[in-house]
Amino acid sequence: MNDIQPPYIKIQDAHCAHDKRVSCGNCRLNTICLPISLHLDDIDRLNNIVQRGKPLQKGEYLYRAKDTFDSVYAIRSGAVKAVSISETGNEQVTGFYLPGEVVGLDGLASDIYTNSVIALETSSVCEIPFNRLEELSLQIPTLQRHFFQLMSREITQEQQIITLLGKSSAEARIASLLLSISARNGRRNLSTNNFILPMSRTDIGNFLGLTIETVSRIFTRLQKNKVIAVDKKEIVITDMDSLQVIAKGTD
Amino acid sequence: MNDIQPPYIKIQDAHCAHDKRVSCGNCRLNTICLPISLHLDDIDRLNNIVQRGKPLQKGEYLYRAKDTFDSVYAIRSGAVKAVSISETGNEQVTGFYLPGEVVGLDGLASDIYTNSVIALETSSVCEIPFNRLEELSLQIPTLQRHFFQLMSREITQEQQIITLLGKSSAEARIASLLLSISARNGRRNLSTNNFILPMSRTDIGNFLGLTIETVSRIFTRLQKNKVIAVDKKEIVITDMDSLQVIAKGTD
DNA sequence: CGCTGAATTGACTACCCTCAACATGAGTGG
DNA sequence: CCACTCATGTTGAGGGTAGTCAATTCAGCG
Repeated sequence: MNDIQPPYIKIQDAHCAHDKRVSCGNCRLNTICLPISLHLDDIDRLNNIVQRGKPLQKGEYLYRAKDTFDSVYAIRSGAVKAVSISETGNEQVTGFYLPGEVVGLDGLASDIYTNSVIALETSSVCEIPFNRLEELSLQIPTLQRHFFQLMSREITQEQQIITLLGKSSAEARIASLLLSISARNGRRNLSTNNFILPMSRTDIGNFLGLTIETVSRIFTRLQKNKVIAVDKKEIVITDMDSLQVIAKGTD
Repeated sequence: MNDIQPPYIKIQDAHCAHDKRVSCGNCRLNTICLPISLHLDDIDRLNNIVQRGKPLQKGEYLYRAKDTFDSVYAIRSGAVKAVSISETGNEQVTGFYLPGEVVGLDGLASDIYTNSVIALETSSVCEIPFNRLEELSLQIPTLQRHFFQLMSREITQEQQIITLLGKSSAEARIASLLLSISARNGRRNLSTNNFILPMSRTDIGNFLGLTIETVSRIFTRLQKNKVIAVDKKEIVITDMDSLQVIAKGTD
């Protein structure tokens, strides 16, 4: 129970989450964003190329679509969303990224980012210049392997989102999103039943292909059915089993 | 006009598309699936690790979800679909892959494939053993770079699918799929207006999150509106501009 | 020739979107 | 302290799009 935060204490308020002086070697998140298998010396070499800037404030851009690509970023605290803007100007949220997760992998393909990344709350990130990472990957085979795996994981996760959007029910989509956030909190040793949503209803709706009204209605319905308790952005999962059944769909 | 096939002649029936003796150096598709920037010697080294087996028949599996990962595959002729199966047994088509495109990148993340890949018609593939590719990438920096880019392209394409599924209209989804296939045919110097759909209506519906009936209705509606002409699997785009407007959505 | 699977078309229904009104809370300035 | 605005979220009523169920057509094939 030592580092599980009650949900009303924001994660990023924990004492050292924004501390620039954290190194990869002693970062709490290194089992998530780093290869566990890296040799200690190699972790140091990676740590040396990582740049840690000042935290982003809510609403600030980490980078914008069409910016020239030069770095990937590991989220260290807070939360961000990735947004792609279609030719018609419509925004589409393509993903939410929590601490330990990496954004910017979309930029490699054509040397410019295809998404914009925006902070949902005060967030700090580790910038990893890609050409440095690329050089290092040639020298450290396990780092190359790890980076391949990181990108592959992004691919499989996006395929899960495609599967999610393919299935019809709005209730199932919301349930899946809640379970996803719950599981990702679990990986960071935070409560899986009890957390603060970092994103707005609008962002949730945009991400899941639903309107804000539908999102709101589903939340109240799930609450009526005693599956979750909602208080603004605070979520308590009161019936995990039911939520999983709903996420899988009733067909 | 020399290698553009009329649409009623199936692509894979072209004289040498299934020929095992094609090498990476003289393959028509190498500008798509290979780094154009590779040195000739390096292309040879890559060619030496590529394995070309006998063609897959329609319905045959290239690999199955949960098989151990050891190779990625470039499609040389024909077409395949990637399918992920959820815990409830529901199938979800996560993508269609045409000649020059690469499948299997989902397998790196956890050493097993997360999708199954199934031939939609007679198809031949180039198998690229991943550990050999990995070694070679350490020796040829531009190959490492290319492979990173290949994975990044997969990520951005899947984000486009997420955007597609996020927007509401069924008509827009179908229009986008047609335009996608059209553009990919264009890259291979095939007709962009005039092609055979390799997949069934069921697959299209599954991929786009629509029922087969809706897919059918949209096709007939687009035909009534003189945007396309449909004859079973043969598509003729008669009004490309309108199709693009529909794909972007009328909002 | 009948069988099977794929596709089309129609009638009806349900879910979600649209439009609208209202509630809540944060921030600002009087 | 209150009034005001603005952004965000909730709730309600009604309509439209796509799903469901069902019948029919069509092509391929033993």
